[in-house]
Amino acid sequence: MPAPHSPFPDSPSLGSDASLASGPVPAFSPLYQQIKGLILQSLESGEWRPGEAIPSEMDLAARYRVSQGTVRKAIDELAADNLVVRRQGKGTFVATHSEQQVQYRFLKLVPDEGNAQQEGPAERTILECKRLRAHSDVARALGLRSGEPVLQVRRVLAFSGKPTILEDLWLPGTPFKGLTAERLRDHRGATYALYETEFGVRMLRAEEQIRAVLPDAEQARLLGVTSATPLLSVERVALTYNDTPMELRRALYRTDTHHYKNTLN
Amino acid sequence: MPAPHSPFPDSPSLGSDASLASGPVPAFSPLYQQIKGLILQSLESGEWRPGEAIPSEMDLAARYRVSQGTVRKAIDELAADNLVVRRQGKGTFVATHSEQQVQYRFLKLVPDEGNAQQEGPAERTILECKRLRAHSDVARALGLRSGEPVLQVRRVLAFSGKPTILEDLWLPGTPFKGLTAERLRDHRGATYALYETEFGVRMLRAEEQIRAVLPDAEQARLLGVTSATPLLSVERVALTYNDTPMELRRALYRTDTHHYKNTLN
DNA sequence: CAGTGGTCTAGACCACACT
DNA sequence: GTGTGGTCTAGACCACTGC
Repeated sequence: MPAPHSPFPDSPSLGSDASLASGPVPAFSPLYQQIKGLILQSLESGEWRPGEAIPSEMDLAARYRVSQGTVRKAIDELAADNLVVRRQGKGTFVATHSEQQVQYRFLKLVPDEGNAQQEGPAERTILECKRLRAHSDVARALGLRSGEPVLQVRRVLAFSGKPTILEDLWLPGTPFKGLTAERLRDHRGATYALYETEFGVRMLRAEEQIRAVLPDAEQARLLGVTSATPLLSVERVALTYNDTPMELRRALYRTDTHHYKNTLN
Repeated sequence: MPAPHSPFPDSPSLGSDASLASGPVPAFSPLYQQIKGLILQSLESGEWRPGEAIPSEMDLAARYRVSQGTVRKAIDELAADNLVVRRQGKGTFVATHSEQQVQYRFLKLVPDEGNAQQEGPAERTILECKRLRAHSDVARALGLRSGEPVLQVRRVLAFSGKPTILEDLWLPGTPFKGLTAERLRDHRGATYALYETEFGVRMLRAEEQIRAVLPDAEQARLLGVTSATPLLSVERVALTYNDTPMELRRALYRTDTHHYKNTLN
């Protein structure tokens, strides 16, 4: 039982860091949370790439000088957050958007009848892909200053030949330097998988705000509906490590053959 | 180490019940899952009422003849499912809708500015409350047969005096016998709390299907908008134990000052 | 077979709430 | 202080995967 609450008894790097001396908060943090933080750092730094296995629980326990049970609890939370995936008998793997199973992890629009599998993949048409300077609302959502360079993409997703989603994407210019309409067009699979493999940006979480709206004339034309057709407006901010926003997405969903499905717990 | 994988070594009531002999599936179920099932049964049977404390981990461990750690893992899952709430130093309590904190656990509509707390509680107006026979669509959603008695309630929720939600509720007639407009009107707090205290029906989970629609003339009038105003159509099925549907709710949300907020993980 | 994650146990100690 | 949940450990064994 060496060093409770500190994986490095000989080193001052960790421990119950209540040295801020700012209030009555003891800032107690359990050991497994500290281990979780260390593993998180390794994930963020790219020590293990998406799809790869991370070291076994025993190895990590040895590395951090804690028991396997403590590492287990840390990994349990990372798995609950969908940052890693456990596979019994094989190991624990860095989660990725490049898998058939979780292809559309963040897309909650499903067909009214049947399921997304039988419907097949969306047919994508990129309409626009241009570099511009962020307006204030886009800048705020992405945590940038107004005028900083951003990439804007407009595209239509169709299911069974029927245009169903019209979306505009805004990406911060710097991390996504080199993204072109061609690369988007040629890429198979989820867009977030492309971000991962080509730009090293892992999307971990997203926040959506949903409203009902009427499309303007151009939006209606692109979706093949009249401007009197009510549509779902879905504004999504996708976040990477440290809840840093890395994509703003404003989409219009047709809901005549599909619906947005949500489960409340 | 008595009786691994069976809390009752002397009784045949539990154990690895692979006696179905239907396929190559061994139907192995870990001990803590079996304990979870037993606790679930006690919750469902009402052995402990909403808001009350369940026995301590040590007591439950003694009752089921397993270690505290196994009970802990079972309760951990129940807490993750929001069936119970853990409070350090006090105990573990049966979750309830009758709490200020989780007052609107299933309502994802939030004001565009500020938060639901400063906005204050919704002002409810019951427009209708009548007994009728289930149409096929309502019957299907509630797991009833067409023609079985159901209760229908129509009401408007207003925030800061502004009508924002128009909803129709359908409830199976038998479990909710005795529900009247008066009881609904007089009740303070969440409607699901009333179901809990007055009818012993605990809502654990819900599934929502969201679309964009235009209201008909009456719906528009009740919400104080024109029939050209797009609205969010939210159809919710609320489920109790064993995923039994106990309420169907069809609501229209105004999204000019509010939005439906969702977090994706 | 060895290696991985998954389960179960027993015991010690910590943090928190109430009395 | 007593009792509760929360953390940490060490060791044993089980279930699954792939060599």
